[in-house]
Amino acid sequence: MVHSPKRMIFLDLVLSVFKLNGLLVAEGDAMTANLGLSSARWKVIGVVALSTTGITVPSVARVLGQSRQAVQRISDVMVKDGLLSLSPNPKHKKSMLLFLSEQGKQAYNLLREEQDPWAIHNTEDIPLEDLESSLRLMRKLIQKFDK
Amino acid sequence: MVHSPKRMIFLDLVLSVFKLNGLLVAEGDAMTANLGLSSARWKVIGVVALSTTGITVPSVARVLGQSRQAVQRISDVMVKDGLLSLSPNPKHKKSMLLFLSEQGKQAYNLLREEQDPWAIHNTEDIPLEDLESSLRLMRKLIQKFDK
DNA sequence: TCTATAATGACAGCAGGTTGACATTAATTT
DNA sequence: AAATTAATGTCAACCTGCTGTCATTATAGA
Repeated sequence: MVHSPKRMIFLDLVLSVFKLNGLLVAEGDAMTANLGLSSARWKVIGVVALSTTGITVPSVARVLGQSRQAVQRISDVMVKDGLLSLSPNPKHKKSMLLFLSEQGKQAYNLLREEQDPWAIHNTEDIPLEDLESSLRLMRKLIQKFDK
Repeated sequence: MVHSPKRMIFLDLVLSVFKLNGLLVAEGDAMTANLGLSSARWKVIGVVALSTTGITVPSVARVLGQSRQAVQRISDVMVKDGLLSLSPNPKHKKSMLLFLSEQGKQAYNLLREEQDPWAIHNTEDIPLEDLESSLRLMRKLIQKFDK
């Protein structure tokens, strides 16, 4: 069989992404445990927070790479729980825009207070260029597989 | 607020890992749809296939970064379905060793027939060094967050 | 060796992600 | 403008992951 180190390295990389994904979710859960947030919730909050003009459920799903139904369900509950608020969407009669409610903003701020030091601490021994080049590769792969 | 590009790049990287994880699971599902495998199953098959001397359920869980209960459940079903077989573990009375059954080996071979060209094709425009450096970074992060 | 700790299997409850289907609204095409 | 296609919300069924718990087996320490 033809040796293809690149193929094997790539498959190792895929396995690493699987594992790192799980560990990052666990890290986020640990950071937000005292805030009563679950991974599904802080992911949505994180995406909505980045949007200044509101964002629809399917858009959040696209950013996260999840099904719109999953995001719809969790965001419905989050609206009910007061973490998110809805505003009419001038572009679409049915598809409302999600915003962080006051309570959601508070949760996001508390999250940031833990996340920022966490991010800084865990990248102390990693050169910026390494992070950038890996990010470029991740995005290149995402582009390949998205759609 | 202090600008910290490194922190922001890192958070972008985290989001990319989340999204790429989902896309890679979808890719795997598409590759194995005709084999009747789910992502939970081909992940386990992939890990068991790498082990020549058998591997326990908790070990598979550690490789995948999942809970042992999740792997236990799916592998129990896979044994019942004839994809995996069990052998006594000389090192542990209760914890049996998982192997690929004949049917499991067939499934793995069919998977490889799709996965190998897939891996080669999707890395055509990516230098080996880029894959290696990203793999190193992923592993460094995994080490940070694993236990 | 004896004891304390860790690892494992089994079971249950819960959260959340996926797919499929259908109706409604938007966008595109003709 | 009409017709077709795409996007969205909603509902449901299913799968799978996580946590917690308890009993059993291994391992490590005194």
